[in-house]
Amino acid sequence: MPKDTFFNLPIEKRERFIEAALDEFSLHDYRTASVSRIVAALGIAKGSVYQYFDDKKELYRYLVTLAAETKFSSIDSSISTDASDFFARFKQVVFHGARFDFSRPRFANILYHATYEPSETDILDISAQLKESSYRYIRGLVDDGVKRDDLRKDLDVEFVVFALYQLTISLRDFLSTKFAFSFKDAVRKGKGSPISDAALNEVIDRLIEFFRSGIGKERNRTRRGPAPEKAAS
Amino acid sequence: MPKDTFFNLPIEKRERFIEAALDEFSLHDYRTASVSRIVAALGIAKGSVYQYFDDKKELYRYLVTLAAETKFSSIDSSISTDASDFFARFKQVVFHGARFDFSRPRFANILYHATYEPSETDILDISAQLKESSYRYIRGLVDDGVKRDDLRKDLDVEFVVFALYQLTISLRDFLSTKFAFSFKDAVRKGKGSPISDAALNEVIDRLIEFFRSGIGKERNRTRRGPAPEKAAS
Amino acid sequence: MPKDTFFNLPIEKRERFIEAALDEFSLHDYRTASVSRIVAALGIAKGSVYQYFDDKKELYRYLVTLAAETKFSSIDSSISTDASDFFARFKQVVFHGARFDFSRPRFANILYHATYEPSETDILDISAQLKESSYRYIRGLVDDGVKRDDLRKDLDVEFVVFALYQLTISLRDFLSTKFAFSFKDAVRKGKGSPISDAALNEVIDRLIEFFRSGIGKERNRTRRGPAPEKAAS
Amino acid sequence: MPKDTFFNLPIEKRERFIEAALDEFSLHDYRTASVSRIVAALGIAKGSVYQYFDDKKELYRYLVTLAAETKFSSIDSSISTDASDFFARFKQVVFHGARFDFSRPRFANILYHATYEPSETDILDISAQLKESSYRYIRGLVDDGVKRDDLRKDLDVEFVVFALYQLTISLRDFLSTKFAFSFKDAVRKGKGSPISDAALNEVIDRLIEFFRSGIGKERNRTRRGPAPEKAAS
DNA sequence: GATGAATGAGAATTCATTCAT
DNA sequence: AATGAATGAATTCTCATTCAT
Repeated sequence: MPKDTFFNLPIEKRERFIEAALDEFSLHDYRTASVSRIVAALGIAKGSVYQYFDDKKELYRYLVTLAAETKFSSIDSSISTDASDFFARFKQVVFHGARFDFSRPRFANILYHATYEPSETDILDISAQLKESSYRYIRGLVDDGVKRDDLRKDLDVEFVVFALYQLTISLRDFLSTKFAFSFKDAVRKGKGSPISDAALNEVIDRLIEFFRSGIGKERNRTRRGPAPEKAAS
Repeated sequence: MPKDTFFNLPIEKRERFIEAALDEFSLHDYRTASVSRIVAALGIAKGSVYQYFDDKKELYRYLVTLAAETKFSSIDSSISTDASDFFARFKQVVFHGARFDFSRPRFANILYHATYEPSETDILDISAQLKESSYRYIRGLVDDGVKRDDLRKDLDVEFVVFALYQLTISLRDFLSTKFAFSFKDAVRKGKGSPISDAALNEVIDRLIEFFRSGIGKERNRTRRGPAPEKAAS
Repeated sequence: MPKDTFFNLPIEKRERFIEAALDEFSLHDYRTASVSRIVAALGIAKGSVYQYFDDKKELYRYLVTLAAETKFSSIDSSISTDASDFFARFKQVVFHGARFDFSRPRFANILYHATYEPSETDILDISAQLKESSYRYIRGLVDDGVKRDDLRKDLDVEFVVFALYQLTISLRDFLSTKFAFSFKDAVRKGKGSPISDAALNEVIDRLIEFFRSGIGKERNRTRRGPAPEKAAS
Repeated sequence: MPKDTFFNLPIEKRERFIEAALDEFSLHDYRTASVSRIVAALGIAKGSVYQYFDDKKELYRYLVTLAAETKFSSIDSSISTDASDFFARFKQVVFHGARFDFSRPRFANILYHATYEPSETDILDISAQLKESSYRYIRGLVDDGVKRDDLRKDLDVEFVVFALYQLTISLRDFLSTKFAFSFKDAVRKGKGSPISDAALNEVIDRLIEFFRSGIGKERNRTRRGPAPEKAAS
């Protein structure tokens, strides 16, 4: 997605550029992000950006991809693969995903933006691509969980993937609120208020427990009969 | 949020204006929505908009509020209050919420946009306001569920509200994908492909069942001991 | 092609705008002409241009159309319709066309540009439209000439129209060279060196005579014998 | 016009360069032609162009000159010098000129562009230079025709040269329209739809006849006999 | 209360040319 | 002789908002 020019750049220069671009796109969404601001911050010529990338969209695509790959591989390299069951593994994924978000708020923000820009018609493909890879990742875990017999047999996998995806993604909002952690501030100031593993664990335990058992009273568990009839009038 | 002049308008005129504004803001997000297009569609002067509202933002706030209120009261008037338990009631809320979205796609889209525009710094308060009222609505149901003893005792209500909110909100995406229902097309063409009550019910049953019991194997249900210990190293 | 806004403008203002636009587009071809220069010359905001016209192309179309219509009607109102035969009439057309060009060099230049911009793909339609109307004008004269029996019977009308069109159009070049009349200078300085009716007449007589009788020796006219054999090898 | 470095280039390399430059300048006029595209197509460095030529303009000048010289010598080598009279010779020139255009559309286009770019102030001299050499060529023929007594005595040679030049040059347009031959397509696809000698001859006969005798009624002029039949085989 | 022309900062993008390597 | 990254002025176009009428 970048042109050769970009990869031919001295590493130091390339990284300065990436930093500046991350700053911009993590503080503003695609539309609002400004190429002009990036070059102003870097003190380089506007034309240079277009030596590196075909257009703003390709630059954005690069950053989103970079963020996604970095996050996935960060998670992958952090989880211990010997986790006993599906829930233990998923917990690790969520935990290290959250840790990643807190420690790399610029990446986190970019992924957040890319996830929630459904109206920007001209970057639909980037959002879709990101969602697709997230789904794939989760579906892999779920399929595995089904095989290991950790999950119920009667699940609609598609629905489960959706539910896990949405809650995992939006956990960021919950944490942000609960711990008064501002991702924007974290980007601007370089560092946000640290959140202890214990505190984080507690929240994620709750999430996992929600996934595992829901919120209904346990006695209700004996589901018989044709399920909740006529919700509609 | 509107000025007095707006309410002094002949009803017919006011409604025409609202229609046009809904059209615009349901097809485009806040940034992309264009005041110019609205007045062009209406054939009125641009200045008029500023006679009615202080600025674009106030107009947006008005529409979001209108959409939220209309949706809440539509749901409220549709559910039968004698619903047996929490899940039955919540199911009705979700069901009629979805029905509302399908039948009033412009309102649905505006709420969707308002929910997912976290980067537009200058409308943060509108998004927050909307989220707040949605949370309040759901918290009311949950509190009630707790009182009625339909829910576990050990729940973190704040977390539960968050989880219900996120999944309920994003159900739209799942339904949209599953039934190939394009909200944008629905706005443009006036009507989307209808989805049967049965099909909708099936999906929502799954959601409710997920809420109630999660996805873990039932035998695991006997949770004793110290629960999932330290995911993080 | 202009928007309503443009016609609602106070005449004086509108005319100032047209003047400035004519200046720009008569001194530069479509690509090279600059909207920025126009507004700079006028001291108005850049946005104003786009209140008047959808885009640069529409502005150009307006100017070309204006130039063509002005020229045609100037010619039409100048020729005496009782001209005896085709050649006398055509001569008047050419004469008044040339007079128009000299006295309205900006219009002349714009028409010149529009005629010879065959590579600018995005304004092909404007050029084509202009050519079409010129052809129609000339074809009308030729058809009339045929009816009046002023022209040979065996003519290929399409070819004749083409030949008359090309020579008439490009007469400008000949005159410009012969009389050292620089159209660009005429635009810039407001006025070019005047050319007497007599001098102009002399040239146009030659053109008309060329149309009427060609350049071949009269005796040759009795062409018998083998005529021009094998041009191609 | 090229620098020495250009001629020091291995022939093969030089020719590849010329080919690519011809492609670009035959598809776009001077302004629109892009040095960047040329080097991209060749896979060479942008700086190389400036090792070979001082600037874009000199490159253009080279190509125009090359095209003109190639065309003139192609025509010269094709015409049989023993042609009986002026018209027969001129016909051959036009015929082989047209054949050249059809078979070398890139050259044709470049000459066309160079002929009709009167507004690009900074390449005026190139256009002028081309026009000058074309005029010289035609004037040679006309002078000869006068000497051979094929033409009227009272001609204004300057005017005649102009008229012959303009119609000869613009014949391309007439042929292009009449035979639906797109020069751009011919460049892009390598070959255009072929036009038979017979068809071409017919048009050129008409042109020559127009030159010889004009379009006026014969009564002034004792022509009998069966018009110019089949000049070319 | 309505009008709608004017504003002007801001956006993305292009491209011939240079020059240090 | 070749490279190719850097330049930066220039381009068209957008749009919420204002304000005199």
